[in-house]
Amino acid sequence: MPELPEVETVVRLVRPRLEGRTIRGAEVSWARTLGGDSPSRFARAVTGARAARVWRRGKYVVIDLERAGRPAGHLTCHLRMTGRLHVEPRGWEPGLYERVCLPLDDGTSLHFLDVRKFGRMCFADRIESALPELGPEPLSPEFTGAWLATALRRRRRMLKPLLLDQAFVAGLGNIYVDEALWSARLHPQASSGRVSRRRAEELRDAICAVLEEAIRREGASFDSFYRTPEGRPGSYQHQFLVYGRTGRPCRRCGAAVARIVVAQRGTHICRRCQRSPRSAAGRIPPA
DNA sequence: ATCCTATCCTGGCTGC
DNA sequence: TGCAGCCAGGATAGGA
Repeated sequence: MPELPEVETVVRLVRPRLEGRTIRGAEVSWARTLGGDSPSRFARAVTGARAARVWRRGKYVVIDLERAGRPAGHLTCHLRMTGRLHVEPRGWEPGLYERVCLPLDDGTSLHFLDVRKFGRMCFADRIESALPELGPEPLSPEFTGAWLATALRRRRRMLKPLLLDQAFVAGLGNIYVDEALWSARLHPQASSGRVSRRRAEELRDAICAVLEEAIRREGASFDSFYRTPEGRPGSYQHQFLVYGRTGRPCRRCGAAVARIVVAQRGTHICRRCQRSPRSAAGRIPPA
C-alpha cells in the first residue's frame, strides 16, 4: 500500500507537471473523497488557485496553493490503500475509478483515482488544520538513534503498533515496519520500553535503509493497485526482506518466515532472528 | 495508557 | 463454471 516510499515516488513524478499550473475547476464524482467538504465549496476553494509547491509529509501529498502570489490554502491527498494521482493530457481515459478531476491551465488535468474510495483529497486554509499530528520524518536529520531510543522508552507499547502510529513516526506502514523490524532483529510484539539504546540505533538505521532503498526502486507494487504515475510498477517488491514471504526461508538464517497477526495486521517475522518478548525475557544474559 | 473492534470499500481469492 | 462469503488494509472513533 502506498507508504512513504510510494508517496515520495508519486510526488517526484507529479511535481514537475503540477508546479506552476493554475487549477481551472473541480469535477467531483465521489464526494466523500473530499473528507466532508461539499463539492461546491471545494470547487470554489481551488478554482483559480495556482499550485505553487508539491511536497510530501508522511504519507500525505501536499499541494500549496497561491492566488496572486499569496498563500491560498493547501490540498492534502492521502492515497490510503488504492489511491493514485495522475497528471494527464486532455482526452486521457481515467477509467471507472476517478473520484476527483482538477483541470489545469495547460490543458492537462490532475486526476485522483481510487478503487476502494478510502483515499482523500482535502482543502484546508491553514497547514496546521490540513494535516493531523504527525511524528518526525524518518529521513530527516531529527530522526536520530538518540531520539528514537528516548521516544521508545517513554512508552510501553508493542513495537509494531507504535511504529505504525503516524503521530509517533510519519510514513511507515505495514510493509516497511515488518521490513525494518526484521532488519533490526526486533520482535513486533516487544515492548518499546525495553529496547536498549543500541537496539534503538539499529532500528533507526534499519528504518532509514529500508526506506531509502525502496525510494530508489520507486516503491513496491505487489498487487495490481500501486503504480508510479507513469504507470510503471515499482520494483521494491522483488526486494522484500520478510514481507509476504510466509513459509519461505529467512534471508538471514534460512528458517521459515512465519505470518502472525499483530494489531490486526498481517505480520511477517523470522522466529529465529526475532525472538519473542517472552523467550527474550526468560533468556539468561551472556556472561 | 494501551489495546481492541468496527467502520469505510471493493477486487480478488477461496471453497463449495 | 458460478456464486457467496471472506479478506486486506490506513486511519479513526469509541468502548474496555
